[in-house]
Amino acid sequence: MGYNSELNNSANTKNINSNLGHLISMFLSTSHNKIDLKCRVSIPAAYRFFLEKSDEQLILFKSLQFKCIEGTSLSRMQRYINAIDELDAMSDDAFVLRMMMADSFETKFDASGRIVIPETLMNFAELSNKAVFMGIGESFYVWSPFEYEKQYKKSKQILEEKGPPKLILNKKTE
Amino acid sequence: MGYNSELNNSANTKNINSNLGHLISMFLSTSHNKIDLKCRVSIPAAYRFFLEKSDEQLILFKSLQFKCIEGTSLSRMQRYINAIDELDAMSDDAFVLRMMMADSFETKFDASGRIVIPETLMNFAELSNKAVFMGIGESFYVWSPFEYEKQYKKSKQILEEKGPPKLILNKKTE
DNA sequence: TTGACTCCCATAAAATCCCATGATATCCCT
DNA sequence: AGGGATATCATGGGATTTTATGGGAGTCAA
Repeated sequence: MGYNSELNNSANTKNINSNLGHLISMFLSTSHNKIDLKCRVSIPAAYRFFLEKSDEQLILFKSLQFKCIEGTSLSRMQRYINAIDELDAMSDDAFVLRMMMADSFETKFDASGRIVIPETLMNFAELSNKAVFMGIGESFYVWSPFEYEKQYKKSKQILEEKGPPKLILNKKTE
Repeated sequence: MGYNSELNNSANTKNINSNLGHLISMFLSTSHNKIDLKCRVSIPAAYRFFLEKSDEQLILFKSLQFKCIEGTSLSRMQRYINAIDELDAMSDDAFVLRMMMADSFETKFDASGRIVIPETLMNFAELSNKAVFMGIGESFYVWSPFEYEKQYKKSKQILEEKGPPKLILNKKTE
């Protein structure tokens, strides 16, 4: 499938010993980073450590639901792909999903933890000079500030109207 | 005696031998601590021991119900993340839960048991220089003194008007 | 040679580590 | 049970490290 997989184990070993290294266990929290003229952005340090700790490559692809980039580990991406294979191969769903997945990129960090955002994805998410990284557990979104605001307001509105999800109120979820 | 297991080489081994260690098994009781100019607060020692004893990371996030920060263990947060995958990705619940992850922070204690409260959370809970920690079992709240007073009075009032709540204790707590 | 990409070095601001202290609380011995 | 010795907690502040970012030199392909 579409991601250009020259596996780069090279990454940067530089920061592995950082104090963050031992604690980050998923993609969490939000940060607003700058995209420079070369389309470079710093990946939030916490995200990098999560990936490095689990010895994973970072994959970027077009979100299937929103106007944003989604980032996740290679192994989780693999699960997406498997899920598509479960679908009826001739279905419209499968077709659309394949087209989206075809624009996936395996990225690699430079020495200071930045990646270059591929032009396709810059356009898709309508990014220019700011990126909002939003960790949602097993993956993260990259939004334009505008689009992020929109989503944030929407979630606040849902929360007000409908209250917290039921499972939050049930302390025991399993 | 303290459970001074060597299995905790992390963070602060310093306090591991505390006399509190053997008794704390959840987040309980209330304490008023100072937030300094660097946004540091001491996490009540009892809470720390609960986390260290169960070898857990501390997660802070915006409460979905109140104007306060909620703190809990990483594994408890992990349950919510898993829940997201179970939900319809487009559902309102999933939407709100993802936003909750985005507003979560994995924190770490310094050598004397303090954490830094992220700016986002300071603002959300309207904290300045005092924090009220309120343990509620599997998690705890961090309030501004003002907000805490408000909630405290409210609960007293409800108690007076409606009498004590009828609690049905569930035998199976697994 | 030009343009696109990568690697390398530089830096301000922010986060974190490290050491210090007063006030409590706990221990221990008589 | 008293009371000094000791340990711990919550706190302050300076020193150090890391993060995020900017920009230039080297590389490769067309």
